[in-house]
Amino acid sequence: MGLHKRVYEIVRRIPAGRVSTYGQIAALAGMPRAARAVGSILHANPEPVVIPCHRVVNREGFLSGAFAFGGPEAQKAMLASEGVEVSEEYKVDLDRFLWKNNSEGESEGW
DNA sequence: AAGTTGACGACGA
DNA sequence: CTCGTCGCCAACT
Repeated sequence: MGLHKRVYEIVRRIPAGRVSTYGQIAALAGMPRAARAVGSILHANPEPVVIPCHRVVNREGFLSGAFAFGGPEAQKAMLASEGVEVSEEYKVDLDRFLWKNNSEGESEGW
C-alpha cells in the first residue's frame, strides 16, 4: 500500500492549466505499469477537494468520462477556466498542456 | 475470504 | 501502421 498516497501527492502537484496522465502519475509513483491502480485510486477519490482529478486524463488526452465532480461538462469548464483548451470531444492537447515534472521549458513549438 | 472488474498502459504479433 | 493480449494495484461484489 502507499501507492494511493503517492498518487495523492503527485496529482496534488499538478499545476493549474496543466494536465497529467495516469501512466505519468503511475510512473512518477514508481509503478509505470500500474496506471490502472492510479485510475482505481482516483476513482475512490479520497480527498476530492484536494485532488484535482479533473486534471488527470488518459494517455490520449481524453477525459476520463466518469467524472466525479458533477459531469464531463463541469470538468471541461473547470479545465477551460484554468487555461486548458478542451475539445468538443473532451480531448486535451497533450502536446501543449501535458504537465512535465521536469522544468524543461514548455517546448513552445506552437 | 476469494474472485472479478476497472478513470489505463505498454508490449507483441 | 493497427489489433490483440498481458500486466498492474486497488476497490467492489
